[in-house]
Amino acid sequence: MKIATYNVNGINARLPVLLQWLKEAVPDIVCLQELKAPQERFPLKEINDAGYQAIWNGQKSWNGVAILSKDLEITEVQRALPGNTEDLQSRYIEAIIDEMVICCLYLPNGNPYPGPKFDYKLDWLKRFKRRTNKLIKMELPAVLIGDFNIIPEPRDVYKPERWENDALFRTEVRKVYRELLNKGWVDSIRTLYPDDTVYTFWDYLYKAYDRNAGIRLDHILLSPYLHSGLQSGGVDSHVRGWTKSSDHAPVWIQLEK
Amino acid sequence: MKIATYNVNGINARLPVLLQWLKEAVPDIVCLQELKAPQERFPLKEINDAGYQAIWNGQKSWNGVAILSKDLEITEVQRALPGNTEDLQSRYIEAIIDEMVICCLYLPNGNPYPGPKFDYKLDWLKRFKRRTNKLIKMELPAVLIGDFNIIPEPRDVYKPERWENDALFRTEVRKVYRELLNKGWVDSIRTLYPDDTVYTFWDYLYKAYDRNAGIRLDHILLSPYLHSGLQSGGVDSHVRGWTKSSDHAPVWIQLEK
DNA sequence: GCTGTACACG
DNA sequence: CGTGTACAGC
Repeated sequence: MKIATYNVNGINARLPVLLQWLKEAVPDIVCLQELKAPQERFPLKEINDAGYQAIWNGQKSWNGVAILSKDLEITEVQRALPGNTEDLQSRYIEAIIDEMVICCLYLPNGNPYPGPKFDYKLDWLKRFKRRTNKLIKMELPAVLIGDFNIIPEPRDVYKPERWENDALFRTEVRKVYRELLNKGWVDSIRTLYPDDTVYTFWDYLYKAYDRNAGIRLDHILLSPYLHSGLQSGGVDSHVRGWTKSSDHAPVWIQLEK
Repeated sequence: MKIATYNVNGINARLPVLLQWLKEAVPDIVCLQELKAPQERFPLKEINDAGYQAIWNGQKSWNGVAILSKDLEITEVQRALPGNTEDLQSRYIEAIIDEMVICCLYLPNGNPYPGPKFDYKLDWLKRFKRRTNKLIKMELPAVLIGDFNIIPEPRDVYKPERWENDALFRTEVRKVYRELLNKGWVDSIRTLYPDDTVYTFWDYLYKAYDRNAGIRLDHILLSPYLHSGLQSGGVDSHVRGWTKSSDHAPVWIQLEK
């Protein structure tokens, strides 16, 4: 079972690249972020033609998340992060696939720090922690997957000293990430590559990809009950080098039961 | 000597198609319209690399005309239509190439009719007539070439009855076109194809190209002294079917001295 | 830089 | 529909 996440930065602009990558990587489950399309402009036909079913939570201009599945049935269970009915941003969708809870998320960026956007990120994280604690308590096999907009550690950014006051690297958000791990969630890519530099995002500006000036933002966290099934994983960083690519690269794991 | 005109509708957006067509058609002289680029954003390097020299009259957002030459020297003689120093629209450039006067023009569209834009078109035509009469009197070998935004006759539009009040087909502008012919200018494409339907433009909307719902707007008029040299000519209408094509197709003639 | 938005023009 | 413009967000 191959599970992947890809922040596409505009699903319609990214469609050729996305379809090419799907054909090459053949994931069983894919979580997408930053669709940047309203519900009715999700390219369902093309996704279906590529062999995938999909559920999605669209939004005009910004955000938007989707879960794709090749063969296994998708049962949607949440299309918003519980705890704030006034939050209208499409950043969360949760489904059961093959008896696993798949939590696809696009965490707020939170810049500039300090400010209301950073406060919104902290509030979102608080609600997210509540949801993930619940999943742990229910002892469900679950995957937290997507663009966390959190750089977990200094080694996950090419120049940590420049990022001290960036919302992606602020101590407050890294603390929440550590708390998730302390609760038993497993950072699958870091577990597979304990000593390597791993990036999942390279800015469009200043030839960041050519200079490998990257950061690690996209994560796949496994509930304790799934940890033993983790076989392999990686970042398809070559996709970042394709023409008309997203600024993120796809991240994937192989999971056996 | 192959002379061509092509309304590119944005030279930077059209660059791959333009270069492909240049490679395939190998014209000696090319007149371009609707560059839609300021003077400093003309892609001279790419044009040079394709084997062409160029002079151009750019403008931010709108209009813009250029003359390209493969081997023959270009001597610019006008970069505006004389007669109105307050006209700031880049719609005319004139050069001597191989002892011929090449008048590259992008006539105002003139819609909606009636209105100030139509009046501007009529004023532009008045000044154009003065310029062309002068060329006739000087007995110079000259070519009036470009996007005239004039449908000369009913058979030059797929549904003439729908175009009666369109500025491209109004009697006032067709009258001026006829006056040019009466002065001795030769409509080379119509002369070569006296009985055929010939279109040079198909709207992007409503699949106009697929339905062949076209109009003839782009013309190559020869001064009397060049008429006898006219060998052949045509519309490269297949180019209109390429992906990312202009809404106009290139038009060309073969001229021998 | 590369998304998306909205608008003007044809 | 497909150019161009300007702007916001990241």
